[in-house]
Amino acid sequence: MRLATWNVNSIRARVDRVIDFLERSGTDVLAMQETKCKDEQFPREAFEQAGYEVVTSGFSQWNGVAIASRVGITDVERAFAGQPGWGEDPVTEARALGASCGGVRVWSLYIPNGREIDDPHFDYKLRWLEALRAESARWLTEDPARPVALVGDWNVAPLDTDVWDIDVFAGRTHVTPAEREAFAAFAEAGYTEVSRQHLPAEHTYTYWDYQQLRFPKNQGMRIDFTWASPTLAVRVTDVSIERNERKGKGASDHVPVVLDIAEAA
DNA sequence: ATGCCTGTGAGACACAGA
Repeated sequence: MRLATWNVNSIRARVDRVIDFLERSGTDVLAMQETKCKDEQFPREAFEQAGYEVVTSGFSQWNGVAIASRVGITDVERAFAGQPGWGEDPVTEARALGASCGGVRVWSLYIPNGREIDDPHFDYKLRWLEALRAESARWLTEDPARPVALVGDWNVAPLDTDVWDIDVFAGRTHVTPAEREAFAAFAEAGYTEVSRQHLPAEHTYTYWDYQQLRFPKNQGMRIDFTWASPTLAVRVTDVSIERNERKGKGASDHVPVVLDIAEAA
C-alpha cells in the first residue's frame, strides 16, 4: 500500500494538481491538511471519478483535513478523544481526521501553527500535541499490535538541520525546546518517525515559503512527518519526499511525503 | 528556469500561514 500525506493549502485551488499526483504516484491513501473549505465545498466528485472515496472535516475556510482512499474508508472520526479546542468557549477545530484504510488506522493531522511564542496559540499548540500524544499512547496500550499512522503537518522542525538557517529562527516557533519535546514524546509513546528513518539526510525539506524565492534558494523546513506504531513501522519499506510537486504555477507550499507499506505478515 | 506570496471571504483589505 502506498500512503501519502500532503498539506495542500486549499483543495479547491489545487484539486487538479492533487488528482494528477494521485494518478502519477500510484498513491492508495492520501491524507490532506489545510483543505480550507467546508465539507459541502470539498470537490469530492474529482476524487470519486479518479476512483477514490473521500472523507472530509471542514468547518470554515480555516484548517480542514481530509482522507482519500481507493482501498476503503471506514470508522471515521472527526476529532480524537480529548482534542483541545480553541478559545474561551473552546471550539474543536478541523485538525484531526481518523479513518481505517486498507487495514491501517490513518490520522490526518494539522497541528496548530503557534504563531508567536508569546501568543495564546503557542500554548494551544503545546496542549494539542500533548493531548494527541496521550490519546495515541492509549491506543497502543489497548492494542499494541494496532497499525496506526499519525501523518500530517506537525509544524515542528525537530532538528536544527530541519531549517535552512537555525539563526533565522531564534526566538520563533517551530524550533523551541518545548515544541521539540512535545514532538519527541511520540517516540516515548511507542511510535517511530519513519520518514527520518528512511530519509536521514540533513536539510531535506517538505515546505518552502512562497515569499523571497525560498524554493529556488532551497530555503525550506522539514515539518511534515509520520509517526508509525510498532507493527506498522516495520512494514514501511520506503519513504519519499516529492520535491518536484513544489515546482511550477499553482503549487502548494508543502510537498507530499509518500510511504510504501508492505502487506501485513 | 524551481523565480521575488498565496488563499480565503468580501467586494477594501484583513487574516492566516511559518
